[in-house]
Amino acid sequence: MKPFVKVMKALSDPNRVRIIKMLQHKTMCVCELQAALGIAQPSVSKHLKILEDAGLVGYKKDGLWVNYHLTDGESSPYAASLLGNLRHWLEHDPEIRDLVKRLSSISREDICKK
Amino acid sequence: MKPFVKVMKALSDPNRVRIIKMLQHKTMCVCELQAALGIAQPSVSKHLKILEDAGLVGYKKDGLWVNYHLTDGESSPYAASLLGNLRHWLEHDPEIRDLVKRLSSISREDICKK
DNA sequence: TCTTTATATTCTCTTGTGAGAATATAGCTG
DNA sequence: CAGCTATATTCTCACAAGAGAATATAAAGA
Repeated sequence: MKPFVKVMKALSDPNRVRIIKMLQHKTMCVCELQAALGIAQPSVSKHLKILEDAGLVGYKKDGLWVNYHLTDGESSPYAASLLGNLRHWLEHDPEIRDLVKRLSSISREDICKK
Repeated sequence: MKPFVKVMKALSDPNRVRIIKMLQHKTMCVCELQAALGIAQPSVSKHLKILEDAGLVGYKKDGLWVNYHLTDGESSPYAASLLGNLRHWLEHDPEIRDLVKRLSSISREDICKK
């Protein structure tokens, strides 16, 4: 019960769903996600922690950057199933379309190292 | 985005998940659900409203009773998919097993008409 | 029409959750 | 090690959400 509810809760927030949809296209660091979402950096980090606890995303450190990626869902059948469904779900949502379209113009080089 | 988040939110609460798992076995009225869950009647009604808004359950009036049932999910592809998955998900959860086992001993005749 | 009963709604309280500012930490570079 | 930078953590605040008591509503029967 607990793990299932955890996955549902993780996917109950629009910003976290946006993160999932963006990570379907490329691995992203926190500052890139922050730029794409237009919210404060601590908020991004907290959302990522919730997604990680639910078994939906993982990360790899690369120097100062922390690159987040979708998991294969092996830690949770619920996560696996939902990640699979979300591959096609919301693909035609106009807001998600715009968000993804803007992704290509977001590069960490432009955002960070101020 | 909104409809998807609504379904996720609806399934983010243990009592609502319990309701779904019980309705898989039989149509139930509010007082039966209340007895099974051991929570106050207004709480049950509110949970049912949230599940209904998400397209997960429907109801039919029968005199004083209101019988709730799972929908076929036609109002939402997200609801349809989750309801399908929940047919087998949590089947082996000990708490759900106990809950379902107790179901047969709950009949509205014993509970209501006090 | 007056009661009774099952359910819905309202109200209040307590807890949970998302937000950002401030701060701490980790890892690079000089 | 000193300073810088990307990220994590802490703190506080505003608002959402779950709980039950009290009340309203709807449908049946006397």
